[in-house]
Amino acid sequence: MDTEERLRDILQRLQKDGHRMTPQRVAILRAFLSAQDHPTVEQVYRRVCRDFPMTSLATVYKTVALLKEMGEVIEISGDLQGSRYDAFHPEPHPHLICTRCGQIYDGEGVDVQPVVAALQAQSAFQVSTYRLDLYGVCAACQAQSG
Amino acid sequence: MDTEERLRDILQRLQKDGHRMTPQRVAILRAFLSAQDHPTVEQVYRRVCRDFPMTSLATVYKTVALLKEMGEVIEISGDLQGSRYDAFHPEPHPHLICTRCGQIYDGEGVDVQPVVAALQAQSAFQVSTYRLDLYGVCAACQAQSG
DNA sequence: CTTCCTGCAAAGTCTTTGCAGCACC
DNA sequence: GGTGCTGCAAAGACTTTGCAGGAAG
Repeated sequence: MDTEERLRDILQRLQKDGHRMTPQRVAILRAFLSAQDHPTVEQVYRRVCRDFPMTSLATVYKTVALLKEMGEVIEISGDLQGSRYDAFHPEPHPHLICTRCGQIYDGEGVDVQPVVAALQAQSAFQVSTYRLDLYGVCAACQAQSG
Repeated sequence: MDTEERLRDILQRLQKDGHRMTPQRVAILRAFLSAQDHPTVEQVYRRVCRDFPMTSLATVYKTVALLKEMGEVIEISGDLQGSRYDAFHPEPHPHLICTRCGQIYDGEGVDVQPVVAALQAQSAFQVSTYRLDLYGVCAACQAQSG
């Protein structure tokens, strides 16, 4: 499903729940859905402002809350300079966080489910989601300075 | 190594680095080292105050920073009501976070290293640490309300 | 028209910082 | 005694909230 298709789907679901479709909301949704770089709220806000200057940070926050509720965005890493969000792959998956440049990459090709399942079995927890973040230095930063 | 032994070891290392050993610091260290429940800074502060009322929150924060630097404490879950800390098992390990009662349990008996290693290999990252948090409902809360 | 949404500003939380005086070494 | 530490209070970063006016349905 591409970004525009998802956008239409989400807007439809919002309407069904009695929510409205304002230009700000659409712009914010589009910015989130198309962002592949795990942006902060601040970053989304700035992107939206480029195309649609009449938007406030508060509205972006309110929209994130909505998207989180709908499961269309996940929050990752509550660390430096604010939480970051992933609406591009809203299913839980590993992230690789570069402590040098702050960039966040998606961890791909490794199945985490077995570990999650094992922990769940061991603990009698009813696990609903997980977060796996690896911290380190990305290839680019390694090349730059050893 | 038990708590008191670790305490002595840490104090020794602090002194070697030109740091001092004040009653507050010792009390805070002891509270952190003996806490098995992943407390917040606020909780540690309250515990220290019981035995040693002349302590400020700022000092607890400063001491956490010191302990983090020394690798004697790890920060887990920057979620609701402040970061929580684990000085009892300061090596990275999975945590099971109950979204109902807020309790944090240690995930035991499952080796996460292979997954971390696989992700590291795949990504050309130089991974230094990781964080694996599972969110769900603990056994106690399940029993309580389905 | 009604209800939800927006934007502003204020408040709230958690954490950090500046600084004067005190206490460890 | 010198330097680091403490406690206070203020500042800071991020996020949430209250509210009046405006807009979607």
